Amino acid sequence: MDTNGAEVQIDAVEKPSEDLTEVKSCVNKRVLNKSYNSVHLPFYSDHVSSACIPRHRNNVKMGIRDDDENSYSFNHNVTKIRAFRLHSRAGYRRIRKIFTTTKHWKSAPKLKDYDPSNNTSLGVKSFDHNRKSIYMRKRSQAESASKRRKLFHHSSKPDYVQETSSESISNLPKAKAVTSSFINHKRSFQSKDGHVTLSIKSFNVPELYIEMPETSTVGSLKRTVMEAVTAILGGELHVGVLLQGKKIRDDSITLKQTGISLNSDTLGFMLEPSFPQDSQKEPPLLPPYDNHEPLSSSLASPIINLDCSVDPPLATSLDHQLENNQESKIASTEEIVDTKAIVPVEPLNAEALSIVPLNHNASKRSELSQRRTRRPFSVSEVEALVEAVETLGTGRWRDVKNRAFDDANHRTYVDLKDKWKTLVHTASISPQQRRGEPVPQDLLDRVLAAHSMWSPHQSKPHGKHQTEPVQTPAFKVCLEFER
DNA sequence: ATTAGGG
DNA sequence: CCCTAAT
Repeated sequence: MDTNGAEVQIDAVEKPSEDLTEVKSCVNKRVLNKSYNSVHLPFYSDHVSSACIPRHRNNVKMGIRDDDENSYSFNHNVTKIRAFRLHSRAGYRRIRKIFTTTKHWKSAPKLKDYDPSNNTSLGVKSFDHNRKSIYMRKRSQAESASKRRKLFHHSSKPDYVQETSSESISNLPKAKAVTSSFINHKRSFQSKDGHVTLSIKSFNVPELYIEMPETSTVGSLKRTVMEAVTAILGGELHVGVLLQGKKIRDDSITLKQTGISLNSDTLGFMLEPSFPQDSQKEPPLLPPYDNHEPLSSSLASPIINLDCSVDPPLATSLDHQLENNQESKIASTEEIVDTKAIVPVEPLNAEALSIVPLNHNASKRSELSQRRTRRPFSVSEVEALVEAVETLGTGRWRDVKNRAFDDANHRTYVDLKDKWKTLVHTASISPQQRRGEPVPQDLLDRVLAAHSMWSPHQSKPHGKHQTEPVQTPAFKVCLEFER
């Protein structure tokens, strides 16, 4: 292990009888079954204020680890505080900060001597080389973030952070360690006697959005971040295996068959939440991984570089119930940065202490913003929506929102309106053309029924549903003509 | 802040 | 989902 020693090695026997399940299981055991209970921030003071988190601090680092020094932990490397501003509202000033994080799994020891004064340049490097690609895009969408976020607050509860737990030690990882972990050290794991060693370089945590009162203490900030992270990693997570950017769903095929044993540097893992409720089958498809840029380098070595990424906390089908983590608005990213097998171009020009690196052209229209992570509506959500629309109509989305999605912070009335639009469309096309988790036909029937029912010409905004289920698009047309 | 629609 | 003109 080098300084970054942030690797989780996984051995998997490559026998014909073996299948991916074992690999997934290994990852689960080695990585997922950890309970993190503390967050460390390199803040000097325990009183949060804008002054404590200077704007130029693009490289604040956080470390999250569990109590077992020997177990794995990961470091949160806040590579960039994307936005940090204060604004008044409802009598108190809130601090709004958005930052991106990159997490790295690493062996716990040596998280001691952290020197906040030497982390800047290093962090900047890592940032530049690992997030650049995705940043451009993020920035372009920054504008609307703030506007969007406001909506989140609409029907949510107070944003104060509860002061509960305590601990707040400060063992920060060495900046160097964090930085170097970004570098993709190709290791020569020999593929001996049917065994293949996989090295997971790191898992990236999607972007987190945390909002809390300016008067919050660092302690509460830590807890909030902790909650945000555990919300993503804490629940039931499953491991997904990606090869060439494509998800391998068949757990029965052997590693050899998939080519994992070969020098497949395009192999990747992803953490995905489980979907207890709905999804009887496949979890409501996760965001497409189009972010897997084709790897250029053709390092032909028996090494297998794993590019692991954490999926957004698709609370999706968990519906409203799982939306408890509202305190810390988690709006993760769908695009997971790839610390990929791409050989990092070592920064020649040691921009060293470049305090505010990505500025120029970037700052222009930058700021926050990140297209919201896609949260496909679950069947139950659709049902709730239909139910509400049936009684409220198609022009009172705010009411619909309050009625059926009051606790779903990620569903704005605009979302509901849009969803209804797509539902109407979905119900109007053949089942073969529909995508995503199939919506029960009876629900679609109700959609069309409600749609026509609340159609402008339809005189009385009657109450309950009562229109006979529409069976086909043709029928709908009939109704239209029928008027 | 909401609606209503196009992108 | 996002972006916005119009309320």
